[in-house]
Amino acid sequence: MYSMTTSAVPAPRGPVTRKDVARFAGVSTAVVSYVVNGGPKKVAPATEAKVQDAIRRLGYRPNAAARALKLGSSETIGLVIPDNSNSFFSLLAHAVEDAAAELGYALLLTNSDGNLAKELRNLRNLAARQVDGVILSSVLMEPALPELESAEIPVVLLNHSADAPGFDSVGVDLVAGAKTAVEHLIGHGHTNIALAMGTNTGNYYDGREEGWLQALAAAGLSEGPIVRTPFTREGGYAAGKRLLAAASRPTAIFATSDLQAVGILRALHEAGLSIPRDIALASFDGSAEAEYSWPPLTTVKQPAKAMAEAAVSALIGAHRHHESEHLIFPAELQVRQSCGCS
Amino acid sequence: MYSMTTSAVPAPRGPVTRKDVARFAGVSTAVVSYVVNGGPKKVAPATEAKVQDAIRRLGYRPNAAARALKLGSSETIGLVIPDNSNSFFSLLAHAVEDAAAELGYALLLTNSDGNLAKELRNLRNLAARQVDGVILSSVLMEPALPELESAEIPVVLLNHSADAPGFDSVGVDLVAGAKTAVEHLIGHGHTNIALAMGTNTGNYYDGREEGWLQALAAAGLSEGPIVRTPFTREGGYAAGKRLLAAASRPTAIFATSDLQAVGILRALHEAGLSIPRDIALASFDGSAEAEYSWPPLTTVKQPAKAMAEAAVSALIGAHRHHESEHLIFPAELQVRQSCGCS
DNA sequence: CACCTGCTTCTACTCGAGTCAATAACCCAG
DNA sequence: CTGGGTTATTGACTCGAGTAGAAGCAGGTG
Repeated sequence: MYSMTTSAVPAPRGPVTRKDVARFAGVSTAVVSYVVNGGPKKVAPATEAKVQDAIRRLGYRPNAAARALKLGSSETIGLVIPDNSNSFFSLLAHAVEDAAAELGYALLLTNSDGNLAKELRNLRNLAARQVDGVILSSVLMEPALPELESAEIPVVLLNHSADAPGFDSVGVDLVAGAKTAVEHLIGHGHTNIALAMGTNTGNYYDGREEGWLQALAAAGLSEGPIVRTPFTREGGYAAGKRLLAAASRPTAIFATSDLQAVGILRALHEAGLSIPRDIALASFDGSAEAEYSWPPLTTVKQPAKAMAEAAVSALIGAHRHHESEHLIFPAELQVRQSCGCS
Repeated sequence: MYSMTTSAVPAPRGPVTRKDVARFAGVSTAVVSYVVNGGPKKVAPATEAKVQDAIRRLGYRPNAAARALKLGSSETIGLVIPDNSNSFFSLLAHAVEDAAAELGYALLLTNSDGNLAKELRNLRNLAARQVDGVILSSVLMEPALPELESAEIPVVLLNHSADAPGFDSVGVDLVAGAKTAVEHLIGHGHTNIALAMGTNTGNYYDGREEGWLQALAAAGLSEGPIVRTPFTREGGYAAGKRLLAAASRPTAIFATSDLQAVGILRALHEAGLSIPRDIALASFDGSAEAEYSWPPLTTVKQPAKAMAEAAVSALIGAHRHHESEHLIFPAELQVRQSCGCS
């Protein structure tokens, strides 16, 4: 008597497919699908058990590419940010990843490094990869938009506070946030408050400058010096040095990002100044780094988690709704010590 | 005379497929493929021009899902790290993204948050998504490995310095790096040097502890106090407080991560101590944050870019080579001021 | 016994692109 | 004018999974 292996030995060479499972369980491929996704048709309990067993035994994993092809959705979203190693964006990216994972979506991360060409390349690449949508935290804006329209991919602009016609966007109230911070500095008695403004590649107007102006105007103060540098530690450092060298040295500085504030802090320390006694400081973003600088930074905290969730659900949940939506979150002042408190 | 549109109007409703392009250009679908990927067969220049034109006119983008299905490769790699908002890992992630993009691969980012269950879930998810490989920067190690073997996916362990049989790995020389840093502190005359050790979920031995021990032993010094806390700012802060309260307060501290050092810095500042005069500090990682703390941290810099590139090319370039490879990069001491220099 | 109903399962087509074997078109030497 | 050899193009099959429509198989009725 020979080896009567009527039920063929598994021997799953290469990846296991639905067909292998079907053969092993003695059913058709359709049932396997039904079992795997609680499919559109019911399956008898006994059969289901057999299939589940086969799946486990063979270590079957449905092929996501095939699934994506058939369903027209990859259950993947793309994220384009300037720089994942910038602490604020890394926080945002983490929050987006969490929110996406919550809905069963994976995250394709790309960095544009503040480079327009790279940003467009990333966008094109994501479009070709059939992502179900893109969350774009752009440095440029205008030039990228037409590209997006043509790609017929849902896009949500994250960290974007100006209205972008035709696109959903999620941002914070830059004007109010900045205003609160500057008002707080004014409350400490400062009258010469500088602005360390971050520079965007695109030159759309940034609400933080407006907020600073409004707070000063409301208090009847004249404008302090403005320095424009990139949104980085290095940029802040340069800004700090320039402000120290200025004719009328300010007694307080409002920086448009925590990273810049950290750079300013360094410039101030190097000059042997005491913070907040000699110069007070407040900034914007609310990244973790701000909490652990010395002294801890008073900063306007962006609700990154909520914003990320809003962006993801606008992208996924919203099935091409009516008009484009512009969500603006309030930013809250997080008082610590760099401003003069405590 | 009526509208004699013999060549049908495009009117591409829904996504444009290869078939649409073929019809528009008056060729078969095969040629379109050949043109798109400089295919395995040549195409006459005139035909190619027609096809290129059609592609441009219709805005055709090849469907990545279909491509992935047919080719069995998604040109995507997965990255699993504990926390993308940890500055060292975000640096690493950025470097990995760059290296992958260079080779035409996209990056699927997942955070495990130091959570074993989440890490396994991410790994499974990536496997199901047909990524061509996974770069894993794990907190746990042992428990995850069997899972990976079964998933038949190429894996490279990044930021992992112990040999993992059966897996390629890329890491730094923790022992030598830590030793250099501690030796440097000893060079400044310190004899009571504490260790702020990061704790891993998995309890594999960390070379940084060994390096610290070796440096002390070589100098004939007795062991300083050890405090074990997580690899975070908060962990460092707690460690700093505990060390200050210790019976024999150390005059120098070696921290196993920049983040911990930042936390320690805060504890020291709060205690009104001067750094490095009262207590000197050196740490490990070489993240950007270390450069802008106050005082700037002397730290052992991990060559993140080189490591990321090595990991990616081990994953992509290496076509299932012979034995598993263990790359160990040297880490270089970056001298700044927290140690007592300058 | 014929027939309907309801439940389960199967067959077969589809998604979009890669690519081989076969065919068509052409050129030149004999 | 024909045969051999290029070169260009095409038809058709494939990858793995989702699912509509057909088919099988009870059990119950008239």
